[in-house]
Amino acid sequence: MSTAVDDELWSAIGDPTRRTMIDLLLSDGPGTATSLSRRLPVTRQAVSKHLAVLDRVGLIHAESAGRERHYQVDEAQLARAVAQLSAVGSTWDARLRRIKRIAEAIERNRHTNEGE
Amino acid sequence: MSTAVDDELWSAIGDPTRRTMIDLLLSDGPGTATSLSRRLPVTRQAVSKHLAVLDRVGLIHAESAGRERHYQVDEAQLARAVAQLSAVGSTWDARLRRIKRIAEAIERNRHTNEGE
DNA sequence: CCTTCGCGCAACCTTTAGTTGCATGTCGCG
DNA sequence: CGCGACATGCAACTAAAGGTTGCGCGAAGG
Repeated sequence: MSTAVDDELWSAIGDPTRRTMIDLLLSDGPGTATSLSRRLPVTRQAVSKHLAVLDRVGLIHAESAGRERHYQVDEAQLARAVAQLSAVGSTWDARLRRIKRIAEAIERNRHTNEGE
Repeated sequence: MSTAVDDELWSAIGDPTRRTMIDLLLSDGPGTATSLSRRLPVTRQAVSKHLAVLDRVGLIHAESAGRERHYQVDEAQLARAVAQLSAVGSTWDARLRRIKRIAEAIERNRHTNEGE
């Protein structure tokens, strides 16, 4: 049901700091570890580690420019990730609906049998 | 952008073992720490800790029956959680689309100005 | 009765998110 | 050119979380 690749994606996106970083990179465009750390409640080094994680799973990619290292969201990969997440959501949603249908069926049955 | 409640939900659902547990509870109905641990690659104690986490954020709730403790998914809460997840997904999706639009607009502008 | 089974608690290990401190490389300016 | 300022990377350390083993206790059941 959940593959190793899935788990990597989830753990990458599951972290609140990493999610906020993706938000920032999307809203403000490419950024560096230092620029991101200025808008986050953690140090530059922590941000740097998160960038490494996101880079490793392919959600962002870096580009060196002089002494700076600019990171940018890989749109295609992020879109793929979003699809994976919503897939799990809809699986659960479908199961919830199915359970509800079964419950209602049992309920109906109970009612019709009460008269005997 | 991400509230503390959101983060609790994400960290609850972000763990692969917990996600599988929810899957099992949905597909097989209510279960105990022992019954779940038989279908998972971890020990009963690990499962027990995860159940405690899921219980604390309200995604499942327990019911004592003799020496057993049956856990069950709280459908309403899970539905709410799924909604939260897909909300983040659509936010990113919307931003990706907006960026793409802006990029296209710039591209168009560049082309019209090239003749001057 | 006494064995078995399910559970919770405690101690411990490992990984990961976070910190501080330091060394290195690049930019810009006198 | 030389030097200060700044961005980065690397290393060591701490804290929290997922996982394990081991133990003790209460409920079921032969």
